[in-house]
Amino acid sequence: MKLLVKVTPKQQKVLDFIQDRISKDNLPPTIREIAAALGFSSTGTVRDYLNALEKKGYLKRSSNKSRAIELLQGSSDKIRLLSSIPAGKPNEAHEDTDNYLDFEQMFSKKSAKGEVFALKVKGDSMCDAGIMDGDIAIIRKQLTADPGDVIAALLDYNEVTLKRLNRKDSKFFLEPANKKYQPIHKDFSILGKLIAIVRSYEPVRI
Amino acid sequence: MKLLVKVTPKQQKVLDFIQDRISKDNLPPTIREIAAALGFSSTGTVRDYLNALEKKGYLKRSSNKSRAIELLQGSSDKIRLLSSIPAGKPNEAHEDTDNYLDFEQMFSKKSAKGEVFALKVKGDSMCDAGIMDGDIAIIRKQLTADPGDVIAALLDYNEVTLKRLNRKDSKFFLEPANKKYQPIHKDFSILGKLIAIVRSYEPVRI
DNA sequence: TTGACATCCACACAGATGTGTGGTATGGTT
DNA sequence: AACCATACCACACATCTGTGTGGATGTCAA
Repeated sequence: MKLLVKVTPKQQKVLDFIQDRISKDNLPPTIREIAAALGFSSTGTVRDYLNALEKKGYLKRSSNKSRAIELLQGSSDKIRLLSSIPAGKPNEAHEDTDNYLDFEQMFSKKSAKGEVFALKVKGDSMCDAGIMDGDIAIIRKQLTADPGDVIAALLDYNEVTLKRLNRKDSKFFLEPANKKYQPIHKDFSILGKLIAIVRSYEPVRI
Repeated sequence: MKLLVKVTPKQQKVLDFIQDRISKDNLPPTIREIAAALGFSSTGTVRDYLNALEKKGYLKRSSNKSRAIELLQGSSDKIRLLSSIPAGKPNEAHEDTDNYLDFEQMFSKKSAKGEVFALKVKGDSMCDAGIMDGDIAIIRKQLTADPGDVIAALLDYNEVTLKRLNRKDSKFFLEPANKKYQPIHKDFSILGKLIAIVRSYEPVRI
């Protein structure tokens, strides 16, 4: 496990400012912007801080490129994905070859082909497929889907539901994943295809 | 619904390059970097493109700031969370007050108290709780938990399992969410608490 | 005491950078 | 024909920007 050298309180302030700027403007600050914000009258001071923070592994810089400050480690959005359950003591498993979860990669509109939106699941009609009341369904907009896909469907032009697409004799219908509910043979249109489920067990402001 | 003016193929190329650069380097390109990458010999050409794209609503720029190109709409990392199912036609619902899913906010180490890691779920022992084989369990490291919490537990110091924590007569034990399996009364230690489940229905490189 | 490190400063300089001015050419709409 | 958007170009200019040089002060461990 790579241990990070501790930062001093003043270095932390610099780090915090950079982080704020990136998350607020989507743009790292220039050296002079940092100096102005933190009350330094010399660019050399900021450079000393950036060098110290880079040496300690908190950020990465590129030479001769404006705003080329990339935050690492403690500010990473990536979460370590440890070995499977069960598969040995996970907090000691393969530190070198660790994989990381990258939610940007997984769900961002950037990587997804087509537009993506999310729906909050109401009810238990899909609970046998592991889709529970309150789950967030990530849907990619598309007008067609294959039998077997879980889709967001529009019924009667005013009700949206999440069901599995099925077909019988060249006729498509919607099938719940809960024996308590009956298949839906009404007309519907496809809004999109389920690409992921996200469930939070802690109160998050959504 | 705010409709976007269509971009021309060449404008799309510029947009794609900027998007690539941002997702690859975490840093928008300069005007001259765009020119070099797309084979333009004049900075004025790039400026014309940026002006056109800004006018059409695909990006935002700040005056006299290097690399100040912010992509809008199709490039946001945030996913729109539409109104619940069922709750009316979702693609027309409350455009102004839309909520957004922010995975950084939800799962990042930044916002979470304590360290977070992820485990891939094996088996169906928790399927009645909507936790299926192959799901990604997001776990926050902690050494204690309350009865009712789903926890990652370490058995015999070499096997990790996801179960619900329960107690009977001041004795803690692990309870599966599947009648096929029996409660586990062996000794165990708590690795962390389940804070979220993420399931992908599409092949993602993990 | 010597050295490493942290925390500041002033100033200079080359090159990067956004912007402005003024073109040319093409194609479609009115 | 007039007009507009698209798609390029060259060149100039003020300022922004990272970097280099050369300091100063204080702390703390060796």
